Amino acid sequence: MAGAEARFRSYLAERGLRCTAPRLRVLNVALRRAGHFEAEELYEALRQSGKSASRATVYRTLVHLTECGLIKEALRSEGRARYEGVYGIEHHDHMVCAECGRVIEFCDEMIEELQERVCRRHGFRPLEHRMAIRGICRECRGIRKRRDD
Amino acid sequence: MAGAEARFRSYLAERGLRCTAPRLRVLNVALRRAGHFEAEELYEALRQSGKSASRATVYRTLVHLTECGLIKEALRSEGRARYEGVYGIEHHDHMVCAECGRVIEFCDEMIEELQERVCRRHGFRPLEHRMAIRGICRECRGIRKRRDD
DNA sequence: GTGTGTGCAAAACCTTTGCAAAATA
DNA sequence: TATTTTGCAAAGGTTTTGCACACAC
Repeated sequence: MAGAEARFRSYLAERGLRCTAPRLRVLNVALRRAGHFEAEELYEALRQSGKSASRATVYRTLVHLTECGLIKEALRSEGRARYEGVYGIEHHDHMVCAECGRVIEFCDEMIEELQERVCRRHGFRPLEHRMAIRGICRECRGIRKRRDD
Repeated sequence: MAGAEARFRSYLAERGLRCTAPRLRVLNVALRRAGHFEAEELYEALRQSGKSASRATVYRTLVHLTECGLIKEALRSEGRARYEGVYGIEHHDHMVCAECGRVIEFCDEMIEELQERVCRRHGFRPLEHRMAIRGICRECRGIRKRRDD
């Protein structure tokens, strides 16, 4: 995770932006959440740790973190934006349980290849893709089975 | 498209909801847009056609149309929700051009199959999936090539 | 007639922005 | 010291909600 901070510092330096305590705090609290998170979550986490940053700063910093590729916007399901840390993490897609909200990450080589192929067929140059499968996870299916399935 | 209205009427009847003129107007203006649309777009279209419905009614009706499967929420790009008519339309995924915004719809049987397979492998029962590939479309690549590529 | 739906305006919600004060390089 | 960044509060845009009136059943 030290590499992530280095990357952020370079990004800031390259553009003449300043490396401030609030920005680093937002970075660190974002990195600490392994999976997905929302702006408000970071704001709350910061506030509770005593060393807070204002909401405005959180939102402004998220833009920078996205721009330098340390996080990326995930698929929005509801009204608010959700992010996902991507530093040192390889590409993957998501299954989201409609019942318990659990997120399963997976990556299927063959699907990736077929995506490339379908793009070529359309003369489309892919930059990135997002795929999410909504359904019922193993655990919730188990519970359901016993009850009413 | 008459079947769609029938489906909506059944849906309403089954739940003891009433089949009102504003609701039907929202349904019809939504069906008329072949592709994707937003709430505000429907509201404006209704207003301009003289037979309007309030914004509140548009939003409330969109919930019902989604619930009875005549439209579905598409991937949000910005802050607002976008919908897509799905009545009588088979499943498909999207390529979105990062430059011109063009949306290309496609469906790859083999990808669909592999998705099922990966779900089985995780004990996950899929309900639906969304896949979007962001990239540069043929036309924009052509223009780019001549300029700077 | 009864209870639901409508429209309006106000509220709620997430996010962005303007500005004076604070902090960085 | 010269700018940039911060935090606050206010504005912005989308969506939801409360309530009196209108309407479908």
